Amino acid sequence: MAADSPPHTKAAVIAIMRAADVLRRRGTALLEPYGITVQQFNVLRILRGARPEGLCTLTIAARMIEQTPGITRLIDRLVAKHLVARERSEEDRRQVWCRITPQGLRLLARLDRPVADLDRAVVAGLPRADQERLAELLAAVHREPA
Amino acid sequence: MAADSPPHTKAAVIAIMRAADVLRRRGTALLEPYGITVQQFNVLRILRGARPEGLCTLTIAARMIEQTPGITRLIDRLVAKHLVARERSEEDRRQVWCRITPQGLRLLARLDRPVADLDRAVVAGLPRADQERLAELLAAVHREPA
DNA sequence: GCATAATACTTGACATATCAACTATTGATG
DNA sequence: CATCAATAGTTGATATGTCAAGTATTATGC
Repeated sequence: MAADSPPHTKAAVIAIMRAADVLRRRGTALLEPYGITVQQFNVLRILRGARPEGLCTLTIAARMIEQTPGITRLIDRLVAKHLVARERSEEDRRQVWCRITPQGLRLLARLDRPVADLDRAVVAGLPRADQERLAELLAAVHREPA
Repeated sequence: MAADSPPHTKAAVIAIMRAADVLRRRGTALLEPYGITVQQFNVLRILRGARPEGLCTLTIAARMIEQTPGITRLIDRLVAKHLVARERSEEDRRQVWCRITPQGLRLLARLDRPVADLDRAVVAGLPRADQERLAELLAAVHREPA
């Protein structure tokens, strides 16, 4: 009836989506009391790692774990919360540089512990070697069309 | 500075999210010409597997790979496209039974091949044993808070 | 058997995501 | 140096997702 992929392939694909959904929902639940989303949190972490210069908008987009066409508005929301500051580059006036604010850094500092705890909890069932193996295997999932 | 999780844990978590994003975007791109989303496709597949009786709304929600609070409107859209039909149960008038239409079945039939190809392409870098191992490892990602 | 609780959705308000078109600026070419 | 293309982002329209509250119906406990 159906031109299915082999069971192990289908199982792998479904397992990836399920696991990601668990992560996304638990991450969302964790961050919700702090008033930010998972994507906003990821931007903040990227900008913390890019201090003190910061990064221009599209570079942030390129570094995101999930591709996000709506990067401008995502950052708009962080700016509205005073967690990120933006200013237009003088060298290339098309670019906009984004930096994390002290307030943004303080928020991240409060979040580091619970986020790390969540990461650990989510893969707690796996010993270290298996976690490494998992990352290796997932690296084979290719980004672009074959 | 940061109360980070161990590198292998963080790497595993990020790898899951990245891989899932690849799947989601490629799935979206594949289905877009057919006018349905990944979640709508998943509902159709669930309903194909539940013929001929169909399923009531919340049972569909429970079987979804990604949890979706907005199941009613998701199905609204499938009904609007005549891919799913709904009717209120006579036995328990709170329930609404959903069934896939012949048109929905024809759409799925056209999609089976390309979707299977995508599944295969996405994990093409992995031999069968590794795909199985991947699914096993991901099964350890737990749904509920520890 | 009547009130209360639980179930199964539904709906409205609002946040977020996505796509396409648009502006501003810079680089490349003749 | 004027023009055309490319880059970097922004904006508007629209689709979709999410949460809270509401409605209809059925089950439960006195």
